[in-house]
Amino acid sequence: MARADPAGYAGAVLDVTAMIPPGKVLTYGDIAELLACGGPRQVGRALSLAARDVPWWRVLRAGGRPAQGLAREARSRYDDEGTALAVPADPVDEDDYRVVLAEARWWPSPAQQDALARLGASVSRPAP
DNA sequence: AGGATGACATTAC
DNA sequence: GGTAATGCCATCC
Repeated sequence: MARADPAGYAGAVLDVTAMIPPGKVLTYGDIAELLACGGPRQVGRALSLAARDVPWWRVLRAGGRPAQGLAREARSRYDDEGTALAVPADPVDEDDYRVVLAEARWWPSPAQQDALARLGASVSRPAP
């Protein structure tokens, strides 16, 4: 293997997602960058396999929009946490909204980055 | 072994 | 400013 254990990588992604503070969000690419392993699609897949006990709504795409189908459920969380939302003047649907990444994007502290980096390295190289 | 899929990113219009 | 098309990486059939 030496590439990445599915459960290990998923665990790392879930750990990052769980450490994101309320009102803040991260993109799939950012998590992949923090783990320094895999790509944005792998992060999304890991979250899809994750249980609902993790704040998956704090992880969204580069366009500032969560996964389709979960937008309605995620909107309640944003409203509850006070996340910066951008809603058009005439929304066609409840899912027609956007998160202001410029205001809601969160970046971990250097110590957090280091922890995440070695965590990603740990899962990327489970050691023989 | 090879091709298709997926909770995406980036670039171009 | 947002939408459309193309590419990337890893896993599953």
